[in-house]
Amino acid sequence: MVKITDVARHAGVSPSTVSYVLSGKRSISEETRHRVRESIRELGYRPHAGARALASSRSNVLALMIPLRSGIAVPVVMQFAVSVVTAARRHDHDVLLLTQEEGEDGLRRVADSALVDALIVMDVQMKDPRLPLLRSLDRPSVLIGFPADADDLTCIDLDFHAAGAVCVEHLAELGHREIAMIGSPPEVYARQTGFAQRVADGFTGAVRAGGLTGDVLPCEATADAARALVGRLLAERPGLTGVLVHNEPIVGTVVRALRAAGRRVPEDVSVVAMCPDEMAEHAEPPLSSVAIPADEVGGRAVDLLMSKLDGVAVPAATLLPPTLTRRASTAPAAG
Amino acid sequence: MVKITDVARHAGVSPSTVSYVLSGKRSISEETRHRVRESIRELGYRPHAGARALASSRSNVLALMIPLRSGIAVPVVMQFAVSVVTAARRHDHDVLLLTQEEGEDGLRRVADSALVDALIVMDVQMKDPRLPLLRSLDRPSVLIGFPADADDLTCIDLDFHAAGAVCVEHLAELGHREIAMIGSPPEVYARQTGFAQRVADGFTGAVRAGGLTGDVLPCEATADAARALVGRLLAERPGLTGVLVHNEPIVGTVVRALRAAGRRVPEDVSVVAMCPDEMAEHAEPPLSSVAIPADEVGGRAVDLLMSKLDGVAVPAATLLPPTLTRRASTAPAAG
DNA sequence: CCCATTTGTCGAAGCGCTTCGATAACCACT
DNA sequence: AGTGGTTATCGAAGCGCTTCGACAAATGGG
Repeated sequence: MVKITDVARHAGVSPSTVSYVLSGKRSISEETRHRVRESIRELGYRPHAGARALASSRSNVLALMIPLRSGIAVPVVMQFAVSVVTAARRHDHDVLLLTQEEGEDGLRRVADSALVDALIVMDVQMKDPRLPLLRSLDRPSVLIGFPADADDLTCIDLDFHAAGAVCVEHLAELGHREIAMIGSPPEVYARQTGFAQRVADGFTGAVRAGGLTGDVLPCEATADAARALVGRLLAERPGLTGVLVHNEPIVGTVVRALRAAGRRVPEDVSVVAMCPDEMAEHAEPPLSSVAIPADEVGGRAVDLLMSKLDGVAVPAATLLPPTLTRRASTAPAAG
Repeated sequence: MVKITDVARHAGVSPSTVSYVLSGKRSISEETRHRVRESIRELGYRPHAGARALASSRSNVLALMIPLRSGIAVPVVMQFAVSVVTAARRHDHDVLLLTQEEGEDGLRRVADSALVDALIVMDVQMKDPRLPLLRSLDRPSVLIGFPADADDLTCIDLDFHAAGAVCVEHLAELGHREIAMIGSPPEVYARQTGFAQRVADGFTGAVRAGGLTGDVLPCEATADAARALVGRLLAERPGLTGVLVHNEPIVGTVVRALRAAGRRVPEDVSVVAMCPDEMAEHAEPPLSSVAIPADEVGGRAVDLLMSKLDGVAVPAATLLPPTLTRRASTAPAAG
């Protein structure tokens, strides 16, 4: 394995000079810099990550803790993970993957052993047991999601409250007066996963503000449950003409159940979904939807972390505005 | 940050003794060991990962490169990742996440910088550009998937050939004589992604061996394409009574298209799928299926890597036998 | 009871890098 | 010519751990 002294000898400089060429922390003459770079290339030199971490107390690795629980849509998690990795690489960092299962001990382990410089935590609960730990850690962290008490913590997420409201407003603009929201499974609300509740609140608030009628119905993520709920809904609310679905796995089923019940989509009932764009595009009909901008959230989370590592102050809360994409599942209310 | 000398002082021993207590590489008296452990606990000592890596030339980190391409089912990838992380933790290792996008350079980077001790690569193509690199690296690796030329490489995967055959045999046992396989999108075959081709080969071989008729039809992963294909299939092959679907996103659509065309499932047409169990269970009707045992593959991949790191020889190829789970989508052929 | 092991512990070297003075050379003003 | 300030480079210390050889004490076989 070729090391920094080999490069130094080959280039006729001292090891420290090579180090400074690499880090740019001191000025090096154009000529020397070039010569050192050539030597690095020729010898195929790669700094030893451990040695570097030891000497600089920077590992250039971020930890990402991902959820693996029911009610969390897997493709969305994956999208986050990929966007975090991609963004981290842009900043010359790598990503260590932790599962929620590892919990607080896992976070403490990688932080205290200096395996990672900073942490990103997904799927934050309202009262998340990891919060005290993250506060006490001497390394920066960013939460994807908002807990009840976010003091001293940096959080980022889609503005779910606004997202719920935007969907209602879209339906209201189209003239729908009687609507409903088919939500996530009951356990997701019970767990106080912030985002689910926030969508519901946004929905309810906008319904009230717009003088509409409509309420929130949690639903298990199974086809049976979805069909049953749609059946009940249509029976109890004959005047219903708009539905918001916030439950990825069953969006397709809901539309099909509406059709099976003789309601055309979008002619009789407009449907708007909160789900990944890809899913909305491939549905039949393509669904008007608000997507979670996973790429942007992941990228921004990394940017925030980098700023914190550089000692730059960052906003405590970042809420990304929702974007509703109109597709073929929503239309003006009849009459 | 408390370090090994602090622990040593606290326990009244030398730093090397603390190190040996931690690693178990030399015998330490019961009493000393206990005392040292107590000190570690009291002081909350965590060895510095970088220092450890530098001194021992072991980082205790594995690299996992995941695919992010069309035609690869995201939930399956996620399952692999989680199982690899979980298995790695059992061996006291962590996992660094790389995306396919990083390619050979990414692998070389983390390997040469000693950031990781070993590598796991997913979604291996028949002629994968990463193979020469992996062969030349001085660190062990395991491929999830089988390339055309696997010499000198350690591979593991579900036995897709057998999986295709098992599905045919299941249908044959039920008395079906005229069957078809709805496969992955054309580009997946074009890319020579081994597993897709192997399922098709296993299917074809078993069809021939069983004296059945049946062929393989690639299909885009969209509802439209699936419906069109089912329509064509039923028109051209009126005697068709069995279908194997190897294309996760459209399994549901295929069943619905069959029903829409007046064929009951399973009474008129039996359907068997290759997809995650969860998907098969939640389908309507629950589908007889062969799942990719992602947990086992991931776990075994890590075990193989650990053996290689310990200098223990391992089999070059590990093929896991497929398991077909009978559910409600297959039934004996009428008559 | 002596020599040969084995067992338990220590000290020191060294892993490969970064970083902190120090120094020398150069420049631009007085 | 002397002062002060850059710019470019070097040498040495040190990051926190593992590991190797040395050694003292305990053990056992003849």
